Amino acid sequence: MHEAVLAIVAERPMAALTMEGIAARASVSKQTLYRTWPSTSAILFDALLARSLDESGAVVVPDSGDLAADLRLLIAGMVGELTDPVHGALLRAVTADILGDEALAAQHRELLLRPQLAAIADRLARAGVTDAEDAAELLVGPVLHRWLLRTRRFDEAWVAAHVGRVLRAVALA
Amino acid sequence: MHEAVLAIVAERPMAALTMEGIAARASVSKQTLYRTWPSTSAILFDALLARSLDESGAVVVPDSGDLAADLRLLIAGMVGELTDPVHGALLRAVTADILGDEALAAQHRELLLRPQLAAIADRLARAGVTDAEDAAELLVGPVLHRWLLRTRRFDEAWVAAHVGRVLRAVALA
Amino acid sequence: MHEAVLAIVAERPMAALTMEGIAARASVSKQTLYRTWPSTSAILFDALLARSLDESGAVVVPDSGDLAADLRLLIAGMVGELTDPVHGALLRAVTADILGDEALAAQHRELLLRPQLAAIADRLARAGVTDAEDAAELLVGPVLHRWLLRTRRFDEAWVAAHVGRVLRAVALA
Amino acid sequence: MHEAVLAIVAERPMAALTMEGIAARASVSKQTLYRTWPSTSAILFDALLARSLDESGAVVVPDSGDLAADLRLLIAGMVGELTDPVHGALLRAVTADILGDEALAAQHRELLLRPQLAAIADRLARAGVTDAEDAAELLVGPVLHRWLLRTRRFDEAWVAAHVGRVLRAVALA
DNA sequence: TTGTAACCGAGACGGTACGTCCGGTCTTTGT
DNA sequence: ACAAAGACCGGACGTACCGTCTCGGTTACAA
Repeated sequence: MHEAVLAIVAERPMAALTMEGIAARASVSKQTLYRTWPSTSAILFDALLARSLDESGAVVVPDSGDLAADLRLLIAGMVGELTDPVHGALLRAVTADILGDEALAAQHRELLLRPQLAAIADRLARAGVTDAEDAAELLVGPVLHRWLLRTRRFDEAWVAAHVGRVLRAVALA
Repeated sequence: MHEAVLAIVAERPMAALTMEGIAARASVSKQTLYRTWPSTSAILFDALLARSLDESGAVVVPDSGDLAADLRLLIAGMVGELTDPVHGALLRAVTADILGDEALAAQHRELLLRPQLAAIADRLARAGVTDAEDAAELLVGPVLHRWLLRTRRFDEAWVAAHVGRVLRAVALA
Repeated sequence: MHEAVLAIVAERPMAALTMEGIAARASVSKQTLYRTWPSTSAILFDALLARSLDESGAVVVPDSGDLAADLRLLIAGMVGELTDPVHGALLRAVTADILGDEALAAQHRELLLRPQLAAIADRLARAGVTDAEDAAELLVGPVLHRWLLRTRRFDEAWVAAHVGRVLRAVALA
Repeated sequence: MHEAVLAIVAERPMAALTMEGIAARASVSKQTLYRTWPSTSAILFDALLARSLDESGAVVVPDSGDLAADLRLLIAGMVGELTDPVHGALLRAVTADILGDEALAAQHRELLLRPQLAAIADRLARAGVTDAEDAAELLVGPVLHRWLLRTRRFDEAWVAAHVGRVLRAVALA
């Protein structure tokens, strides 16, 4: 199922993700889909969840002792995921769905976003940052902004500079 | 037309914004819509554009000399727009559309986002900030993050703290 | 379905027979109609076919031994059908469609017209008429003419006179 | 205008005759059409009328003294018109319209059909036929039947045999 | 071994919206 | 002034999916 969803999301415009299409692609009857998921959004989110809980799909927060280096690695990892054709498309699709479905948004928040942000905040707190949650937001927010609105491409220099700014903001540089 | 779109967006789930519905609400034939716009996304964006170019709908960057105060005002203004029931819903709908339509994303970028960010960057540059564009992103990104992903509510204290962090990041505090 | 078609044809102008209308009247979705028939013409013809294959709707050729009497009965039966408000309207509608659709015309010819004419020709041949097919045409043609072009009303006297003329034409009176 | 109508009728399926199409083909605005005719049927009938009143388009009843020969010529002329690609298509289209529009049918009857039948009846009466109108119907009906229902092609032998039968029917052969 | 479930694919069904076309009416524009 | 150009509302066109439903045909466990 997830495979079918990923394939469609990766190779066709978002509006082409339909129950009918997924069922056809997965050689499954529509009823089988509806038995498990109420909507394409739900399948989509499930696929993202599976991929993220999988060891290979998760972005982990490194902890080497060198905070700046760790954050650069973390952000580089995120950027890698966001720019990956398949995972990027998947994330974009889920994000779009979230905007119009508060229930889905809540799930996404609790199961994916909050743990992710908590892990980052934790790493920052361990390095002595106060207001670690706000700091985590300061770190991640601009990445989301640049990716979502496609204002500019990511590059290594920007990642380093961004991490530098964030560390200065929390008075650790 | 815009009025009809705003009404529907404000009071019904996003999926209920259809060409048929807009036509009915605006007492207009479908063909009249299709003559001007190819999709609901286009009408939606047009409505946002109209509202933003209108003097009353735009967020302007204040310039009183006191940078911190100005940024707090600016962010408070943004937050006000984002949390306004009508405008917020409109922005959410357009943002969702942008995620699945690169052409629309480009328009949004050029006509709304870039000028907005440029204005902010300009204000920062005038205060002596280098890398003003990145700084603008640092300022706006976390706001987008919090709004889009609905992680936490906005409040005045956070706005002030956030502006403080950004100013520290650009070494002006 | 047939019932809905008959009702519409009987009580409204021919142009008002639409897929949309039939679907509504039959409390059926448009797709259900399109799954079975490609056009209103096809449904119409199907309704006529059903009615004609039904024992109650068919005009049978009587065979009592008295040819003149039999033909008078036959023509009277035809006239009865053609002047019946419902069946007449149905026939008129199908005839109009036939004029613009050769495929439909062929079906009509093979399934309804030819058997009908063959039965008449058979009756005539049994009475010793040569060129029975042409004679059948001579019998039926003027009825069609008078009905289709609405030149004059039918009455019993005309039927008798007409049959007399036809029998004289084939040299049996 | 008539030219445009004839062209469309001759080269495209009947359903393709639209006000919009005629206007385009004749390089005329729709309003100009509506100023003169209320429907495509009306234009169509007008075109037929013009062509029939024109000396070249009318079928005249010959009167050489030899009734059989005259009728054979008359029927052959009719058959020629009915099988002509352009005029035949025009007649077919008008006939279809007549079936669904009593007002149009009345016009057709008064302006074209009745004079035509009267002329034939007149010729027959002059030759001593009683019930000349019914005889005219007997002559013309089977031609209509064969043409309209496309049962069989016309040929010279049939024309001669048919005329023979009709003359026998009216007791003149 | 033979029921007897549970589950599945296939796909019909009543719906809603799609994007297009045409019917008529009315307004604007140019000659 | 009059006609072309074409905007406009209404509504049918034929198509795609929606979510629900019944239908047979398996597996797989129980009697």
